[in-house]
Amino acid sequence: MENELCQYICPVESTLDVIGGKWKGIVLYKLLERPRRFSELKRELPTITQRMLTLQLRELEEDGIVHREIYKQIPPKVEYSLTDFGKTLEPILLAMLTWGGQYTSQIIERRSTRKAQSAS
Amino acid sequence: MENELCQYICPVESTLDVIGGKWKGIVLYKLLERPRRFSELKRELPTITQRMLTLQLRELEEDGIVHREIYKQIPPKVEYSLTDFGKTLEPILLAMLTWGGQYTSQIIERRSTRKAQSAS
DNA sequence: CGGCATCCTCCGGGATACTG
DNA sequence: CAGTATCCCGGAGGATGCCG
Repeated sequence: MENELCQYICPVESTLDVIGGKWKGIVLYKLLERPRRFSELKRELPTITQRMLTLQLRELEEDGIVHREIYKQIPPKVEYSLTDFGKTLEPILLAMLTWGGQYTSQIIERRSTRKAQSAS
Repeated sequence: MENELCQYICPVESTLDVIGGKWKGIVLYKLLERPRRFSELKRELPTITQRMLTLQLRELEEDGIVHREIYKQIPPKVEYSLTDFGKTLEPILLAMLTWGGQYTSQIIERRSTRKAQSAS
């Protein structure tokens, strides 16, 4: 993130800069299904910290990918959703979803066997 | 990278884990066009360090995405190319390429104006 | 040419505590 | 509930130098 004056060498780079944050993939995937409250996301991403979830959402918001709707009430309620701009990422997210679905196990196995080898 | 026993929450996550390295996007994009020598990649990615290029290529190699062909000769020549497995990433890379091509300028402008605001 | 090895810096990101 | 504010550590990643 934060490339300021850095010119991108190719478009793939800038795309990854937008969606490549550590938790952005999962967050976007969840928001692709439907809008979610902060606490929902937090619950569905058991290992993320509150702080990181906030930070990642802020970055997505600043890039215009995510909309933050605040309901003035007690207790507070904040709902996150994809903007129209954010929805233009859908083909990419679906492509990643498909690929991951097909090959994740392969990647995991390959990495674990490699690890086993290096231990021998 | 390096998730060992960490279970992925969703497939998008694992996909990003494979292609989400800082330089992997550009490297894959270049290799999608055609195989390249190490020095070619280095030249086309002016800001990457030799060390990082090596590391990123090694990770892609260990994940079975990239093939490393060594030509025994003096001076040495090493050529990198996408494996068949690596080529399964093509739809994702093309989707990212398309998106980036359409919206990169928008992202850059948005980020720069945000920066200008925060300076006021 | 295409690498490792080393050293060192910086900041991503976790833990914890406090607030409207 | 949905955040900020601090503190702090590990590891990503840069610079440099040597090697087959």
